[in-house]
Amino acid sequence: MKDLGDVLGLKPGSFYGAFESKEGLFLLALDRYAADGAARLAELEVSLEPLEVLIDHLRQVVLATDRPARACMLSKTLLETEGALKARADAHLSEMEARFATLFRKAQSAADIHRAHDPAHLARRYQADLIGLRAMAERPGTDAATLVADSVAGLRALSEPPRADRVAET
Amino acid sequence: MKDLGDVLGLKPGSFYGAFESKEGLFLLALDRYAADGAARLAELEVSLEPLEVLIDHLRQVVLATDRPARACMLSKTLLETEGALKARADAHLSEMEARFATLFRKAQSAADIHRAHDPAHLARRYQADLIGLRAMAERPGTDAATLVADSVAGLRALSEPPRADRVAET
DNA sequence: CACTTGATTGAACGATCGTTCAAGAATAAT
DNA sequence: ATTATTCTTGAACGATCGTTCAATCAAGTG
Repeated sequence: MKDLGDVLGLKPGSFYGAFESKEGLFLLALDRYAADGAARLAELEVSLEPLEVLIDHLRQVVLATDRPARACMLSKTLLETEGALKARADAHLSEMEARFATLFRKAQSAADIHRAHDPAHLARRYQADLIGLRAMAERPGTDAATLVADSVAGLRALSEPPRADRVAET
Repeated sequence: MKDLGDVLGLKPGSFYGAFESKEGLFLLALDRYAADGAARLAELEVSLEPLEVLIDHLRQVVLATDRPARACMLSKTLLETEGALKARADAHLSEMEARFATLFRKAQSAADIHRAHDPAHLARRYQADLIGLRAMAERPGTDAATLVADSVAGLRALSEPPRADRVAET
């Protein structure tokens, strides 16, 4: 609270005048964070093919040296809060997932990804991957670049049809 | 602190007699958590093939209904702490990763996984996947089962050599 | 049985938490 | 110039944080 007040140049009274509560401010920050993420994705879309957007986004988000945090604010909020905050984080993640799905669909249209894959599934996996990678990138001494390269290879491999696996369910 | 004291039946003095500090207790809990995880993995190893151990572990850990938490204590600690706690979480994750690598190596010997894959890479990816999936499983209304099924399919696909991708680096 | 040792107790510490509020200062409308 | 309105201020709230400590109690030892 002290730090927030200092950094915002607001004494308690003003703080509560400007924001309803600490949680209120957090919610605003979370929304902004999500909007920024979406904006970055949109920016990539103007100049890159859909599949390349997904690949570059992955790289950007995990390897960015300019950005402060490796791990994702949305996933951290999801894991560490309850109630309104958690729900909002979840909503933003869903929104992102939808964007990813659209990109996967477009990549299919462009024949960069084989039609036999399910865009919704791909989007979910992509997001889970992203969260996992970003968490791993928080580890000291992690070679994030290699991890990302492997993931990217996985994305590129989607140009071929899914392998017919013996899907023996247990 | 109040809750800890209540649940342990310890007044402040006794608490600090038994544990050096709150962080000390947390460290103990973290070690226990890691040991339990390793024990569960070892238990699977007595009756299953290496690849099946990895698959079952994935299922167990993401889908378990008996266990309280979906997300992993190690990754949460990694993301939300600094210093000694973070370092310890990292160490435990490394240890787990090593176990996974061994299993992947064994699966290669058993010809369940193609020799062309790098066990160290596979272990890293597997762990990142695990963390990502467990985070996703925290989301309300998530179909964790489908997510897991997709991951399992990915593991089974490793019986074939890695796809020769145009690894065009940017 | 006196006696050292170890554990348990409960009060208290200063710090911070998130928040409220009455009083004052600045700004705009009349 | 005066009033109405909004903003800012700083003190204070009760709660909890993580921790310390002197005092009390129990157990085992000689």
